[in-house]
Amino acid sequence: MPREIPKAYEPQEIEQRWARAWYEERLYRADAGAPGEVFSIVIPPPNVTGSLHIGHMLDHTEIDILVRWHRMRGYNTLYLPGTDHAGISTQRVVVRQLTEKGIHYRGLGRDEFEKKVWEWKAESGGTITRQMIALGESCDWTRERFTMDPGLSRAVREVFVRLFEDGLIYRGRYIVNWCPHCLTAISDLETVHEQRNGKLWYLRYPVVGSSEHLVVATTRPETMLGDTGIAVHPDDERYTHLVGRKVLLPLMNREIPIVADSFVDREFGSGVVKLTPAHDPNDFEAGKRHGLAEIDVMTDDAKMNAAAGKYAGLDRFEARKKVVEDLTALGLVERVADHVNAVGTCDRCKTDVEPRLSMQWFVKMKPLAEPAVAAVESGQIRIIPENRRTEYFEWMRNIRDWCVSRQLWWGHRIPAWHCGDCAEITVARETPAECAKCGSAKLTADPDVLDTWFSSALWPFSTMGWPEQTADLKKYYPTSALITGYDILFFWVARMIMMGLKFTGQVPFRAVYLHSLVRTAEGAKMSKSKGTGIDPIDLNLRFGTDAMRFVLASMAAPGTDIVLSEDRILGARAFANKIWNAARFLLVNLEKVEATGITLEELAAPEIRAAAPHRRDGKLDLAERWIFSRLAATTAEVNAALAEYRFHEAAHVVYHFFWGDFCDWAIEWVKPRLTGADREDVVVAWRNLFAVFEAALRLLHPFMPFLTEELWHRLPQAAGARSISLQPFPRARPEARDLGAERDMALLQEIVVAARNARSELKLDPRRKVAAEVSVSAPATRALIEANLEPLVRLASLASLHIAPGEGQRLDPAKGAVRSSPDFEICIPFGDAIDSKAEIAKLRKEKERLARDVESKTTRLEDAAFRSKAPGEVVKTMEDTLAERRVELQKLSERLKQLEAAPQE
RNA sequence: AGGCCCGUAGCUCAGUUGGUUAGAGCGCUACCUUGACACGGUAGAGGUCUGGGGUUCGAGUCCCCACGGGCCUACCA
Repeated sequence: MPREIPKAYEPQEIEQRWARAWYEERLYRADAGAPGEVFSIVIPPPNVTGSLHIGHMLDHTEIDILVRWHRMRGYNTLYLPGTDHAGISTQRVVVRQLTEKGIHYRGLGRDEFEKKVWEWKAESGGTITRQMIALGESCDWTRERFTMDPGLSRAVREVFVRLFEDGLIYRGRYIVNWCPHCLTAISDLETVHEQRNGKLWYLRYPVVGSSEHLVVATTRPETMLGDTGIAVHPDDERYTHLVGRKVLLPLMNREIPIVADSFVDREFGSGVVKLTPAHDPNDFEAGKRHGLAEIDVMTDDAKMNAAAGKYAGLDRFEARKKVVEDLTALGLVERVADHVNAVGTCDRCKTDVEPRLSMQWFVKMKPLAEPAVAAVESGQIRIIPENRRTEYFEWMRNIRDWCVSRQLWWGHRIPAWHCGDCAEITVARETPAECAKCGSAKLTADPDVLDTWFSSALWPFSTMGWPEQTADLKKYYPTSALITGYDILFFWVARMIMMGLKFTGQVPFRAVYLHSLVRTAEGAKMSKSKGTGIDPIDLNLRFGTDAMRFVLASMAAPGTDIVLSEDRILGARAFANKIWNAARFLLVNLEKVEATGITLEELAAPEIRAAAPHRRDGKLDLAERWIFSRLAATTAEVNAALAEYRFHEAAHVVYHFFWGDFCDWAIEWVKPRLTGADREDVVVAWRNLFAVFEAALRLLHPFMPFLTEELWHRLPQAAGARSISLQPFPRARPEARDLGAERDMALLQEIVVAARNARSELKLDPRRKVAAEVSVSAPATRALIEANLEPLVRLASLASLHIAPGEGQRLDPAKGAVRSSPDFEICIPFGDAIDSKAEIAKLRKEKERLARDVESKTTRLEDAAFRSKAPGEVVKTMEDTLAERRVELQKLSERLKQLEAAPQE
């Protein structure tokens, strides 16, 4: 490794180099035969047509942090990547491509089209996986899966057939959500409801054999062409006399019955509902109850068909206009009101969904949902954050059957064959030669494919080779956790749980962590179509992937959405740069040491680092005891935070340790020793510093893999050392905790800060070193200061620090600015210009604050109820604190009095 | 309609079981180009936790109400 190290961290080249190396060396290949406790995660499969967006970046950052953390802690770790085949999206992409070449896909035929899709996949379907590789995600790329792979396809067929055999799959004519643009049925979940300002038309239908009219209210007048009845509430006295009679459907001149049905809301509109069983789910149900005809008045692309009479050929929205016009001309529109309603739109293409009667395949969900509810209730699966459980239960308990057939050419073909002779359906794992019922060979394969999510639901086990009992399945299933966005809870989390339980008898994962959404600076949901999405690749290039990972992790508080701003990213980039420069400090200073004949290998070889902390004459310097203690504490905190998916907390403690403890204090404290004259001390100081630094890199590695890998390799390593990611995570060594050292160090830091503060208030020239005086309240503090005089003087920019004799001595506020604590007082002598006014103002403010605090505590402690009811510990703490504060207040008041009495300048 | 979440420093957000003087990052102010780092250093200003009521010895934290914002589910035409 080159000793030259640039002044600022430039991530681009470094990230590229390591990403490639990790991938090419297959560094993260899992070994199902290896021992060890297992940690496994399957990626929530991204859409194969997609490219990485900021939501993936967050998701994958969290996954990769957990994966790297576990791997370093010795778990047998698997992170399995892959993509799903995204039926509708992919078909659309390829159809468009063909159209651009002047080819109509229907003309190609199904087989030929499928070939084209595979060609497209080979060429362009790898965007997101390439991006993941570039991001350095520690996946096992040898196990990459795709939902249309032969193995996974086999799992899909197996599941379909078994569900069918268990009576959980049926086929029938029902109202489904139909997308007239994608030309397929879609499920309820793929139908997104949107609030619209629409109209409510009140239409007059003449009652046959009477001069009366019945007024119906509708939001979709064009569907009246398919009306086959109208309904009123059975108890609605306004209309009881008309039940059983007929109305003459205007425009169509069709007589349709008036029926009574309690589903009608008397309060809404006129209390009369037109019934269009082929275009509305409620009407469909009502139609069944009353034996009404089902007249489909539209084509599959939502134009009016022959059943719509003279409106045939019109688009549904044109037809609406025309129908209203014609009815108006006939005087049959009583009135029009504004009306807000929820319109279903296609999740993929945003076209208004048409509820449409058609023959589809469905999965019965209730029997699958029950065990899935139980698994979460019993805690076999943990959902984090917990409040999402409510949503899960709510949805699961009201679950509706799942329409799984799609009228597409790209996807898993439904394994069903229709007999040309007896019309029976044969469902089978392998293409049957003859009809299961009549033996006829006139079989036609069902044209439909399955919903993409059907295969996604099997992902946790289909990727591991199920239905074979493979070594992977035995070792890595159930997986440890599923990390995904809360918006996807029902799409696959719930379905994976149902399918996992049904087909493996086990939960698919032991925990579900649902992270938040990344929002724009305005707090809006990012949207590709609105152009408000952030391209993470672009940000990674500009600021570094590590910085992006870190900022996402540090903002990823469970249950809170992330508002990403450039300022925050800059902060993370600065952190990366800080670490880089800490390394730079070590490496450039080392040259000076090497000049004396000490080698880097002697100071920082792996076995040397492993033997830390190193002692001098059996003793360890206070600052060293302290930093090793902080390291152990920080490690414990990181472990605890990550175990609970508290990424933001983990990121925060690492940040504070590295910057606040290590850079600000540990390095500063030790500086002179590193180039001192005492050879043995130099060696010990360096060894300890390197040991802490290297451990800190490992601590940080899950969050910032590239930077830490690069710096780790710049340290001397054993021959053949491959990667920091394969090194053990720091241990939380309780024996390294040294509360005494932490307390002592805190006291010394307090002295330094007090001195700096006094200097700053006095507006002393920062370069001017002054002789300061300190007094102590206890002999131990004196010893502590004496033992650490050099760093104290240096870090507080003093010329000297004189320790006043005895204990509890008050320093003279006339001589300089005095700062105090219960343990010490320090006096920084006034400079040439004495600004006693500022000093007085400062002290007054401080006094007020203290006085307020003393007063409130006094009141609390005088309260008999508090003393009797609060825990003794709390009372005791408050008493101690109050005593200290009183002394402080007393000191402060005296100082203030003296200053105020002195002549003002 | 039902359910969930949020409202804490100028901004974006932490604050696990209620318990000392409520934290961070960025921004801001002053000073510092000190030989790791100006993507830096040092010091500092700045919130009484949306409002009201309640429980409690004690509430940012628990309960109720109001206001403001967001999200999800739902077949009211």
